[in-house]
Amino acid sequence: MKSYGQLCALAKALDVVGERWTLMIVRELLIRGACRYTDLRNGLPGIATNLLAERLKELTDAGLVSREAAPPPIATTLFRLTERGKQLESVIDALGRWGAPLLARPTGTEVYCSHWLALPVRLYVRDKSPSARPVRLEVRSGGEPVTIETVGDGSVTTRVGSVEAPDARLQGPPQVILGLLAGKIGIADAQKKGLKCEGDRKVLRRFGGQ
Amino acid sequence: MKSYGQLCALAKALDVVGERWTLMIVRELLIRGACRYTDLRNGLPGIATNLLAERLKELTDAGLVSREAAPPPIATTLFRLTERGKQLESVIDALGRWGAPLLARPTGTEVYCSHWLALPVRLYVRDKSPSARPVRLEVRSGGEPVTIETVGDGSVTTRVGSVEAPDARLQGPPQVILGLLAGKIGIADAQKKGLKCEGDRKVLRRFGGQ
DNA sequence: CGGCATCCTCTTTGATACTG
DNA sequence: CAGTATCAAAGAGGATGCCG
Repeated sequence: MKSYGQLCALAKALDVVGERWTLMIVRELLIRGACRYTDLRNGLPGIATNLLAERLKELTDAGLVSREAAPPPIATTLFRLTERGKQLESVIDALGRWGAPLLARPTGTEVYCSHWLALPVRLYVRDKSPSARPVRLEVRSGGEPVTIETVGDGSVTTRVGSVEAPDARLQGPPQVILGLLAGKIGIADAQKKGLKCEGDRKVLRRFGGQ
Repeated sequence: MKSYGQLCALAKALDVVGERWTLMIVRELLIRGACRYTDLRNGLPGIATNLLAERLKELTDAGLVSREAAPPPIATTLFRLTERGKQLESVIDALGRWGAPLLARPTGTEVYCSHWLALPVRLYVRDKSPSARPVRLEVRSGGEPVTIETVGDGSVTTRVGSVEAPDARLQGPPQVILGLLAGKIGIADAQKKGLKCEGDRKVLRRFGGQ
C-alpha cells in the first residue's frame, strides 16, 4: 500500500496494518497460534490465495510474523506472530468491542466460524468458580469447533479444535451462542432458540460475562 | 468497500472503518471537533478531494458523522462525530500506541502537522500541579499550531489554533517536540537540538509523561 | 471561497487456474 | 500443501470543472 506519508503514530500504524485483510490475518494468528497456510485460508473465507500469500510476505517483512519450517512429522511451514505482532491484540480488541453492536443485525448472508469466538471469549468470559475443578467446554456452531478451558485464576483460554471428552458440548445457531456467552440471554431462553447442550449442563453456569 | 461477509465483530468493524483514509478522517474530527470540509482537507495532506467527499458520505450513512449547515456568520457546512463516531477513540488510541515506536525512524519525506500531537498529548501528558493556576502552552512545529491547556484535574485539553497570550510558546523540529512531550529527552537537551521556547519556561516543567 | 462531481490513469483486488 | 500466474473489475490518486 502507498504510505500516508505523515509523521503521525496513527498514520504509521495504518501504513503497516491498514491494508485490506491484514488485521483479519492477525486475528486468525492470534486465535490459532502457530499454524499452516491452509489453516489461515480456511479461517478466512473470502480471501484470495494470492492476497494471503502477499500479506504474509508483507507481515513477515514488517516483523510481525515469523515463518519456520516445522520438522517431520509435520513437515510444513508454520506461521506465527512475533512479539511485535502479538501487541496488535489491543488494537483488535478495541475494534472488536466497537464492532460488537453491529453483530446484532446480521444480513443473513454472512459466513460464520465458531473459532472466531475465541478472542471475545478470552476477553469477556469469566470462570465464576476458579477454585473448582478445571472444566472444558466445546462449542460447535459452524466451521471448526473451539474449546474453552478454565485455567484456575478466573480467566479462560481457548483452542481451535476439539479435545477428547469435554465436560460439555454446545451447539446451536451463532446468534444464540453469541447471546449466551455474552450474557445477553439466559440458558433456558437459549434452549428455546435452538441451543443444544450435551454433557454436564452445570458447567454452563460457571461461565458468565465479565 | 466490499464487506468481508463474516459474522465476527472485527470483520464488522472493518466493514465500516477499514477503508483507506477512513480512520484518518476520524482522527482529524476527534482532534478538531466540528469543522469544515476545508479544515479536514488541510489536516489530511495527500487525500484526494473526491475521496474525502466520498468517505464523509459513507461515514454519515454509517451514523458516525453528522453534518449541519452552520448559520451566518459562519455560513458553511460543519462536520462532527456522532457519539458512535467518538467511541472510535479507543481504536485510534490503540493504533497510535502500537504505531508510536515507528515514529523513531522517519524516512525524512513525511509531512508533519503539529496539531496531530493533540491526541497523544491528551493521552500521555499530565499536569503535575493541578491546583496551581491554569496555563496554556502553544506548540508550533509545522502546519497549524496546537494549544495545550491545563484543566485542573491533572489532565489537559487541546485545541487546534492559537490562543491570545499563551503562557509559553514552543517551536522546533517535530522529533524534538515529540521527544520532549513524550518525556524521552529533557528540556536542556531539547534546546540543544533546536527547541525554542518563548514565555514562561517554568510551565514546561509542569507537563510530564503520564 | 467552500463543497463537491467528473474524467482519466494507475494500482489493488478478487476469482480462478495452474505448479513444484 | 503452499504457493504463482493471469486477467477482469473495482478502487485510489490527480487534475480540473462546476455551482451556490
